[in-house]
Amino acid sequence: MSGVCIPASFDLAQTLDCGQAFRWQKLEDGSWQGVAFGRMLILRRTEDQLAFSCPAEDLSQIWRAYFDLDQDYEAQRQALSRLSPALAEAAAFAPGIRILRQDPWEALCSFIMSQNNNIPRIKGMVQRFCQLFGQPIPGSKLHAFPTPEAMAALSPQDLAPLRSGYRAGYILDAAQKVASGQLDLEAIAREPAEFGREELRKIKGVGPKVAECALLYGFHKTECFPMDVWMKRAMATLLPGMSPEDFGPSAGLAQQYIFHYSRMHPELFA
DNA sequence: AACCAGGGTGATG
DNA sequence: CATCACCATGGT
Repeated sequence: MSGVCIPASFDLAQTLDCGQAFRWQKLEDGSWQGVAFGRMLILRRTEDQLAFSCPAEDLSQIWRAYFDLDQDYEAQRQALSRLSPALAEAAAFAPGIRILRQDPWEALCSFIMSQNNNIPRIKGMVQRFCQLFGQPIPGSKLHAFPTPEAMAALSPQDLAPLRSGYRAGYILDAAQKVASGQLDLEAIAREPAEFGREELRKIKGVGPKVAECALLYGFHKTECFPMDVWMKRAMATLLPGMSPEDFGPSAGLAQQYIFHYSRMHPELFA
C-alpha cells in the first residue's frame, strides 16, 4: 500500500469513467479497480491523499505515468477555458479529468472495438476479450490485456465468443501487423502525430477517428482531437465555427471535457 | 420494428 | 471530394 498527495485536478470518477478507458470499475466502497500494463490496482481517495493498492515501486514506475501525475492540469484547464465560454463550462463541469497514458496496443485495440458501438457494450466486449485471451493475473480473477502476439495466431472463428461482429477481422489484422513488426508502435510513439495517423490507418477498420483516439489515449499525442458523433453534435451546437486546431497543444483535453459534458447533457441535443 | 451506438469500407455521383 | 448502403451485435 502506498499513498500520494492528490494533484490539484484529479477526480477518479471523472477520469476513469469518461470514455477514454474501458477497464475501470467502481467498487461498493467507492474505490476504483482496474488493470493496466498487466497489473491490477485498487485506488481509493482519502481526505487529502490517493491510496494505491500497490508497492511504492509500482506507483513510481507504472501508475505515476499512467495517471499523468506530473502534469499540471489546472494550468491547462484555465488556459483552455479562456478560449470559449462553452469550453469553460464543460471544463468546469468535470475539472478533474486527466488524459491517461494507456498502453498503446490496448488503446488501439479497444478503440477498434469501439467503432459504431456504444460505451456499455464496448466495456463488455473488452472485458470478454481480456477474460478469453489475456494472461491471468495471480490472485485476482482478472486478466491482462491480450498481447498482439497472442492474438496474431488466432482465426476469426476463435473470436466468435467475443461477439464483436465484423470487428473481429479488424482486431486480427491489427494484431498481425503489430506482431509481425509491419507496424512499429514504438516508432509511432516517437514520431509526430501525423506519422501515426498515416501508419495506423493501414490497419483494416482504422479510420480517422479510431486513429485519433489511439494517438491521444495510447500514445499521449495531446494535440489529437477525436471527432465522433457526440463531438460533431457538440461542436455544431456548443462551439460553432471552431475547429480542432483552435485548441492548440492540449486539444485532446479540450475534446475530453466537451465529450464528457455532452454525454452527461444529452438534452442539449434533443 | 426501426433506430442508434466514441465508424470504416467500398461503390457511386 | 460528398454521399450512401452496409457491416454484427445488443439495447431502446
